[in-house]
Amino acid sequence: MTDLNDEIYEAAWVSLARGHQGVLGRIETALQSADLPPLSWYDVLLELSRSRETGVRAFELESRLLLPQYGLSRLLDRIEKAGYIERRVCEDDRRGKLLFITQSGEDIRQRMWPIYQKAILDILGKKLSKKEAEQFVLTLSKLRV
Amino acid sequence: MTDLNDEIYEAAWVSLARGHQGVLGRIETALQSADLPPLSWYDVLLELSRSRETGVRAFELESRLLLPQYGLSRLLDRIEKAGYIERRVCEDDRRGKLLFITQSGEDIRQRMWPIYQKAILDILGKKLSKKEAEQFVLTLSKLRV
DNA sequence: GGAATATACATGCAGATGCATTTAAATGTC
DNA sequence: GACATTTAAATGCATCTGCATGTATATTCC
Repeated sequence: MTDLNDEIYEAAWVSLARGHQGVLGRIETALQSADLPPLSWYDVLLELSRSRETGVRAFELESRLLLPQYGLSRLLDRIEKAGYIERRVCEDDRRGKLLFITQSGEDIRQRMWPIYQKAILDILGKKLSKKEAEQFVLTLSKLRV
Repeated sequence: MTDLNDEIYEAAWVSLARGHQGVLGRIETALQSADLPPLSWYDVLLELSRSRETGVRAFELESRLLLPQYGLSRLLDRIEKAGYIERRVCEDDRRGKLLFITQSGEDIRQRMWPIYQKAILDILGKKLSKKEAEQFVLTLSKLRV
């Protein structure tokens, strides 16, 4: 039989799922309305922008963004095709690729950010106090394995 | 320029996204390892199980599960094909369908639940106190429009 | 140094999703 | 009652994702 004590955790998961779904949907809609690429592109572009000097190895991105290997590979295909990143053979390990953001990649990233940020603030910033947000981050950090 | 005051909300969104991704991944893996259908099927089956007497209209499920109309329509295709639900023409409104769970649908739902529940408790229950989980639910409830 | 194994990334194929449109029935207007 | 509008659900098509496998290079162990 169901243990009533556990129901709060089930509720927590449902809240997490619905909350994520809702916020993500609103962010994607905002980007789309502004004729900008999807959020997944932003995540990649941001990482590459942060390491624009050195480049980033694909397998590093995989773990930072928690994407499956084939998923990242194809995401990179699309972003590269749009001209926002470059894949260069890694001279230290010729199996691998070093990823760099291009100037137009940096440009689009900078156009995406205000839309993305506004969506976040509209949803989270207006509804949660800073204290709540801090506690929220702390709680979620405990879920990391 | 970026307002440092807002960064906590950006962090909250990233936590929410990563947290969701992580937990969902583990639940789906658990179900898959047990040769059971994906979580989205469970959500549908649970709703239909709760209304097994009266059935549920498709458009109601849409809003309860936050699925797009075409997404639900095709999810129902798959679940119906597996024999777990039935779509009956709604006599009150012949445009619509009344959805019912079948016996084998109820069976599979009951086999999915312990796996699903165990995954939730393994991840959330072991990491969060009940107080934390309660606060977490409360915070997320504020995000609903 | 050579065979076996592991790692980095790409890709063929099937299945899922998003978007726009279609079909059918209900409702509203005159 | 005939016509336009709205609503419920399905579907064609392009894109995206997941899984399994392929290709190339690196590492390990004898």
